Amino acid sequence: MDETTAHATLEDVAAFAGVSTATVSRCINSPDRVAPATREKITNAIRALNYSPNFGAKALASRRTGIIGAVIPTLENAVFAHGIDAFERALPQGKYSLLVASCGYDLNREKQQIESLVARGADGLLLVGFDRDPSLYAWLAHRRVPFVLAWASGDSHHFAGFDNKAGMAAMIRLVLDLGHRKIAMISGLTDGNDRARARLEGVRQSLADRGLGLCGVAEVPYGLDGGGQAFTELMVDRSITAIVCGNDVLAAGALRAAHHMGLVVPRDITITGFDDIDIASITLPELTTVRVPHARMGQEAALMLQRLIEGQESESVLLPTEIVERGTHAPPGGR
Amino acid sequence: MDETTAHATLEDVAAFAGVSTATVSRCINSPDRVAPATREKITNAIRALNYSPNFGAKALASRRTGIIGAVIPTLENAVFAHGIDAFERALPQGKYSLLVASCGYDLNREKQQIESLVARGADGLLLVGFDRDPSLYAWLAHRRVPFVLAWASGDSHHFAGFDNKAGMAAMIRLVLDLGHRKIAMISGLTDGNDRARARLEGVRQSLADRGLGLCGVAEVPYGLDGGGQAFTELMVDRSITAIVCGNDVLAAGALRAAHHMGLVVPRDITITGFDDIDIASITLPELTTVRVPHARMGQEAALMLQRLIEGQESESVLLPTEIVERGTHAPPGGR
DNA sequence: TCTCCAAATGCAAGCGCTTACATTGCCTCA
DNA sequence: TGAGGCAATGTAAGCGCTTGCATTTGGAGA
Repeated sequence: MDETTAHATLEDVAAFAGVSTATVSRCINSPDRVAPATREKITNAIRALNYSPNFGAKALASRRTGIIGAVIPTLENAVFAHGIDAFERALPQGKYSLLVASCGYDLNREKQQIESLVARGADGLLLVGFDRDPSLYAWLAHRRVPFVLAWASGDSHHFAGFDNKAGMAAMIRLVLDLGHRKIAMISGLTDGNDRARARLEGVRQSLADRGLGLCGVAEVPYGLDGGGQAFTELMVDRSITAIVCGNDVLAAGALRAAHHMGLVVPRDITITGFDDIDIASITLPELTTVRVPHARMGQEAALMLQRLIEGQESESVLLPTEIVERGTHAPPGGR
Repeated sequence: MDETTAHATLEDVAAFAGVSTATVSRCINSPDRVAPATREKITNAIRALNYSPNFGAKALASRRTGIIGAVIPTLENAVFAHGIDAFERALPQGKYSLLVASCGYDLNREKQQIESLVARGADGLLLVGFDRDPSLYAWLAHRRVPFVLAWASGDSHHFAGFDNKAGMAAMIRLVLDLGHRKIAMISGLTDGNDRARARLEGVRQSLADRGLGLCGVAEVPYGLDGGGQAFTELMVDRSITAIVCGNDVLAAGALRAAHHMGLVVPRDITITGFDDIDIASITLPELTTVRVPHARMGQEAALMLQRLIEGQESESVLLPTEIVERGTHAPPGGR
């Protein structure tokens, strides 16, 4: 129990154990390159001196930090919270740690955050979506920082995600099959958000394929209130029989607004979501939505990123989405 | 646009600008100690060489990393996700970054995570609640790692939190005033969780003060299903007229179970939550709950921790909670 | 018994930055 | 005009660890 104020260094341990610092270092980083007896002595010394390695020195000498950075729009949306949670849990405890930054759906801020994480020594990055200035990708390449993109899919870069457009297309199919023709959409802000754009595009194109168009689109910031207000505005057109929403939060807001307006869902109006987060099964009726395997995605992303960091190649992963039919959809005309 | 593979170092910049490395370092870390003309030359050199400081070297030489660590039970509960989000946003961009780890309400894992974050050079820590082995606190003190505890209050250590017990006591008062006497509780697991214990204790004691006891307690893991099952089990005793829940998720689960059982809330049963997260205003009827200023708490914690890291003293912050009366409470006997 | 080899360990040169202290040069003031 | 002071800059000693290469050691094989 030494009461020195300064912490023990590798050198102290080496002296205590009667070996060189190199041996101690080896003992810590690749134990099998050290004879058992020596290992034992060193282990004791480490315990006796209450030694733990200096992070900066280790990072400087080894050129790796074991830190992985993630930049997400916000932790307030359960989608990202769950994904990040799964991502973090999939990182080998002790080997990597997760540096998290949020950017509030702002690409400039995202850029700053990325630079900040890289400056903090991130060995790799987890980013959301593809929308990003090409120069940023170039910079990342130049700095040789491996990264994986999640929550979307594409044909460039490594990603662990899903097809937003196809997911939405499947939902439109369901709604059309139900007989709806007057369909509107509440979308998130599409500027600088390829996921929102892909979802909107999925709706537009599926409709166009059947010779139809959207009866209305509201682009609002994600949030219950945004969804509620958009719903109220769109429903000025009483011929609309179905409203698809860009995510579950928007849909939950719409649902709440529908109740306040005295509409009965799904009798009077069909409302659908996207993501299948917890709240989708708490609303009344429960929300018909598109299920996205967020947790699985987080795990896959973690595995991919580790491989990339360790210099191996890694295939992108495209996860399937699935329609979850619950209580907010029905044929039109119930009114 | 140089294509060297190795990155520019401080020395390269110094050479390019025709000054010493010390001056470049000063120019970066305290610009006003350098003459404007020199500053300009250096700035240009930095840009020209696309320089950015090496993190490990900086950490080693300055003995600070600018990394703050947080260990929370899980990001899956919106309570923590929002708190952490606010915490992160309150950190001066570029000055500090947030290393996040989750422990799944497991104290052993929490300990490992704390050690891991400290090993990664965290300058300070954000932790949840007070329940923790004294030796861990001793270790933290020995390593001189400042920390602040959140989501709870106490009379030791620095904290930014609120009084879980008092919050629950206020809720019990409301329920009692409504006329309820047969009250049960759905609590989170109290083992190693002082917040859950304080909430339970708040209920027990407020009841005892009126000469009453709890008609039933279910301790379950936080989650919709846990809340639902506990509700079903507790309601075997049909004399119960009110069920207070340890948090909103549990309450939402209970509410859902109540609907499935054909009970009308609040006519047949009063159900209350705690936290006032988003889902509390999505359920039908909306949840009567205890509002906790999670975002504000995150901010305060961030400010406190910065002060502590920078060697200043900082007072703990006790935030008020507030009862939010929505639609899930009513006098008993409606059945 | 002698040679040769592999395993175990030691030596020492960095890694790129910060900072205490030393130096320079210029301006102010008597 | 010279002393004194201060702002700006330079010098160089670390910070604590990793790692390529050199050295030692103990057998195995001849």
